[in-house]
This record gives sequence, C-alpha cells and structure tokens, in this order.
Amino acid sequence: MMLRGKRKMLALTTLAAAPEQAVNKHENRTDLTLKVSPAKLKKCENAQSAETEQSNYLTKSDLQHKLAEDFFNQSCISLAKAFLGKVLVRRCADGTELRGRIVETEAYLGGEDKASHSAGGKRTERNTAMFMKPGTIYVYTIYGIYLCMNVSSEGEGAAVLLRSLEPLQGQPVMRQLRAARRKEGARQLKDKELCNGPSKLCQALNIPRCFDRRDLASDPEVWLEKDPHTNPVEPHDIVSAPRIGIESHGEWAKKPWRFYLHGHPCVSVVNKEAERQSLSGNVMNNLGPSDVQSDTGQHNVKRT
DNA sequence: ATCGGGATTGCCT
DNA sequence: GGCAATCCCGATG
Repeated sequence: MMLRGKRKMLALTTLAAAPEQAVNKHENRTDLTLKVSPAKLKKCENAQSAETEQSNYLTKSDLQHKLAEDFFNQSCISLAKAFLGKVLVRRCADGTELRGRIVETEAYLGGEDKASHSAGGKRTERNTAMFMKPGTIYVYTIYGIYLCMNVSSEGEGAAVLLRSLEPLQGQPVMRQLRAARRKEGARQLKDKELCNGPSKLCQALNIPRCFDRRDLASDPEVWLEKDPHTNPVEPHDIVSAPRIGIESHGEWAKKPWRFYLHGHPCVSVVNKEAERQSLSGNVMNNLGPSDVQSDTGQHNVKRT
C-alpha cells in the first residue's frame, strides 16, 4: 500500500531559512493573552488587508495546489476526513513558509452535539466563527494558556478541530517557536513532537488568537494546499475514534468523530480499540505496528 | 462581581 | 500515568 510505503520523502524536506525575526516571542505571548475585544480583532483585520494589497505572496505552485472555498463547503464529518493528508501553510511576516500535513482532526457539530462550543445553536462572542461561512478559522483559548485552531464547515455552528500535523517545512522555526514556551535547557524536540497536539500546532505554526474569523480560502498568511507529493488518503487509511478530552458529555463523548491516519507517528493519541474496529473489514496490509518508524519522513508519503 | 469548568501540555514519579 | 499550571469564557445573581 503506497501510503504506508517506506520511501524517504525528499521534495518537501528542503527547509526554509530560519531567520530570527520569524520567532517573535513577544508577539506570541501578547496574542496568547489577548482579550476578545472587537477592537483588537479589527486591528488584526487591518493588518491583514494591508499585507494583501502589497504582496505577491503565492508562487505559481501555491496557486495550483491551494484549496478554494468550495472545498470547505461539505458536512463537518466529511470535511474532518477530507482534511487528512492536506497541507496547512503558514506564511510568516518575514516570508518564511511553514508547512505541515494534517494527520488528525475532530468534528464538532452544532445543535445536538453537546460537546461542541455551539451546542444547542448557542452563539457567543467566542464561538462566532463557527457560524460563519465554511472555511472560516475559529481560534479559541483553552485552559487559559493554550490555543486551538478549528475550521468551520457546512452546517449551522459546525467546525473541525485540527489536532496534529506532520511537519514538512520550516521545522527549525517550529522548534524555536515551541521551545520558547518550554523550560530553558530542555531537550530538543523531535520533529514528530513539534505539532502532535492541537495547541502544539498553533505554537509551531505561530497561529495567534487574532486569526479567529479569518478565511482559510483567501487569507494571505494561512491557507490549505493539496499535497502533490503523496497519494490521496483512502478511507481505509483513516481511523475513527471517540474525541479527546470531552468525557463529561455523556453519549456525545462516545461518537467516533476523531479521525487520524493509521500508523502515522505524529498522531497525538493512538486508540488501539478504535483501530481494531475501524480497520476490521479492510484488507490488512503487510505492515504491522513494528514497522512504524520514529522518522516522520517515512510515513504516508509517496515520492513523485 | 463572582464562580466553575475547560476540544491541553509538560514535567515529575 | 498522574497532576499542576493558568485564566478566559459564559452563566448566574
């Protein structure tokens, strides 16, 4: 099976330069403590349009592979699966581009889904982005200190949480951004540890709180691409498991709306029971758990 | 004005 | 694998 082939990834491992300006610790801290005030959001929007006007930030290749707004216009669960294998791109202020392949997501429906911030159709200042057009980014603060990034889908108040990425480009910058919030002198993070969690990926890609309500289909600083270097994700590559961290929500906690690429080392939490169930009925491939390498570059990647 | 809980992480044992 | 850190958000009075 091609996706799990053990071939080295070559094309996308070329690293962007890692200038110090890309790691703006002060800006990062400020964003994390930002209050949700319309004024601050407005300021952010202005900065965005200013950059839009003056830059020619997309290469020909980017334009070719960038996902347009119609991609996001599908049901929440469908979109959560469709995100797997796609590449999240973050263009930093200095032009550095950070890239990571999405390997884990969760679907949060509106209305009936008690675990969703938009449960019962409840609309608040915080979750407004969930009700905006499909492709709108929803960033919120969790536990007072971390951020989570979601993308709204079709469906009233529905959104997909991005949980984990496989770092593809800009790992040194990601490592600096992550290290900035860790104990001084702590060991260096491995590549697969840079983005293996919802708040980790926000740190590693420098996704600030003020990206809330931006449009992933048109924003110059963050967008989604198809990855021309890998085969499409097939249904049997996807594990469906209960969502993480919502145990208090009764029967809704059991819905298997977390999706991840089977065997991928960057998945934040592996659920072996769910893997048995998700993969039963599939033709078992010839790679067992012992074939999973620690090098993220060897997974779910086809060289073109 | 106050209070309770949270779609997590990192460090320690 | 346990648990503290840390503070915003939304509900309530």
